[in-house]
Amino acid sequence: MSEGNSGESKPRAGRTADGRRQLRGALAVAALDLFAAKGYESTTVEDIVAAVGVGRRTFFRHFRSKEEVVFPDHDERLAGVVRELEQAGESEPPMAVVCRTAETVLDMYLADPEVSLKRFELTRQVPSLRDREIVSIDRYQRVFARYLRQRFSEPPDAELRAAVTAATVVATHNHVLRRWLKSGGGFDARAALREALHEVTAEDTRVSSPESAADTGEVVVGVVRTSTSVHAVREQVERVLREIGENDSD
Amino acid sequence: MSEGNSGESKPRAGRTADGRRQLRGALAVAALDLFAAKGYESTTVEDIVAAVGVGRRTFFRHFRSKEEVVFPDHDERLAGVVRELEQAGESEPPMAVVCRTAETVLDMYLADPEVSLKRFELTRQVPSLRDREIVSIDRYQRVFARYLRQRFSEPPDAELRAAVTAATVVATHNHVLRRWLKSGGGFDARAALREALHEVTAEDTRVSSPESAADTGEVVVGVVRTSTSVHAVREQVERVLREIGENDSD
DNA sequence: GATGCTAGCGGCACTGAGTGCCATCAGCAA
DNA sequence: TTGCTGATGGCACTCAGTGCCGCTAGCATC
Repeated sequence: MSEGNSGESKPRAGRTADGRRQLRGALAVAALDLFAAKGYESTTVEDIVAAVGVGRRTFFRHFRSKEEVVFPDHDERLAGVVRELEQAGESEPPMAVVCRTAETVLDMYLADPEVSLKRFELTRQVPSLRDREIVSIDRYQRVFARYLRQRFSEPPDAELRAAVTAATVVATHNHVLRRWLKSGGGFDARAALREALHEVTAEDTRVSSPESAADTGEVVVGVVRTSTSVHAVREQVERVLREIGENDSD
Repeated sequence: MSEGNSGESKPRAGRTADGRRQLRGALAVAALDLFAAKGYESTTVEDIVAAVGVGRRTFFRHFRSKEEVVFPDHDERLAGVVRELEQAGESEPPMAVVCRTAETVLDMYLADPEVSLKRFELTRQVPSLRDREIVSIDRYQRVFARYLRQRFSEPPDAELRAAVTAATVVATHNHVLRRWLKSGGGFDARAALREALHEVTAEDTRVSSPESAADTGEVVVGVVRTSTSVHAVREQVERVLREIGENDSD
């Protein structure tokens, strides 16, 4: 395995843009193979470029760091998420947009289970890669929060609600993804995410005042402490229903 | 400022355990000063140890990395959080424990505003430090989630609920902390966090069925779609109130 | 007060990631 | 053929982090 890598003989790397992508892919594959064989820490960039047959300097022209070779398309994916959020119309409820986008992110993992599982195994064993993953997840969360902040721009709590909602959606996504990865990709994660998001976001799509709830046609959630008496609860609920009735055509 | 650091002349570093802590502190202070003056990237470990007057090797005996000198007590703090969670009794509602612990974490920042603000400025400007901060925040979230998973161990969704709840609490904490830091430490963050947690966790402590809600004495949240008619809403609410009334002493 | 033990310290050498610089060469157009 | 451009290769360099060894301050023991 010292010279002449698997399969094609590569007399010289092509200088075309397509050759560049191929080389990038070859580097990523070789890196993952070596990481799996020798371990991440014990594999030097020198080893990787030797396996592909290119110079060390070239590696860092394709990847900003040794860690990035494990997540070669994270930037691209994040950009895709930003695009999807930007292209969403004003008519669609913000929550629906974010949930849909979260499903898109999940799909990215589901699209190539083999690679996803390999990466998962690596990130579980290598602390620095785990940290890297955490950071990139946080990027998604920030993007979600930023989007929701724009869309929520009504009450003074918009920022808090956006942050919490983004955290909720991302945590739910991660939970489902993690279960899927741990199971070795053996169940319908897409459906599971959809269900979980439905369950979880039902709490968060609440609006503070019943009036705006009736206006937006969203979901209204009445919150009461059970320590208060049933009479008091009934009185509160009656008042809310009266207020809703004033704005409702029915 | 090339030799003889501020204040005490240090003829030779003491070998005692107390001297060790003093040296650690001196290194941290010198590092933060240099980072503020020259920038993080432009400051080498060599510079830091030169300012204190110790060897380069000594720095890495006190801090695992150059980044860690910015967050010298994160491990300690996390351990404190774990301890606080472990010491919480079974009688206290899990949510209350987590919220209380989140307030403890906030207090750690509020305890030394000067240092917190200095760190904030650094983490805002230096990407690698920002990443580090994100990772350490995630550690808190994981600890919270683990605790809640144990306490929630009833329904099949315990894991999801624990993850989402932890994410919610942490996001709320971060939101308040961030506002406090951005304001330069100019308002009562403790009260703000308490209020925000109250507002935010009210949604998450919901229980699925009204019966169990009445039993636990927690909070019950009724969810209705405003697209349904007011009559239907009223009917639903009346039924819930009846069910609660059967278990309520009032 | 001399002796030995231990814990930190200093320094040296080394690995390896990441960068700047420059020469080189493939590909393409004129 | 000539010139331009973009990707590469290689070299040298900085700097974080580690292993190793010798040293010494502090402390206990005799």
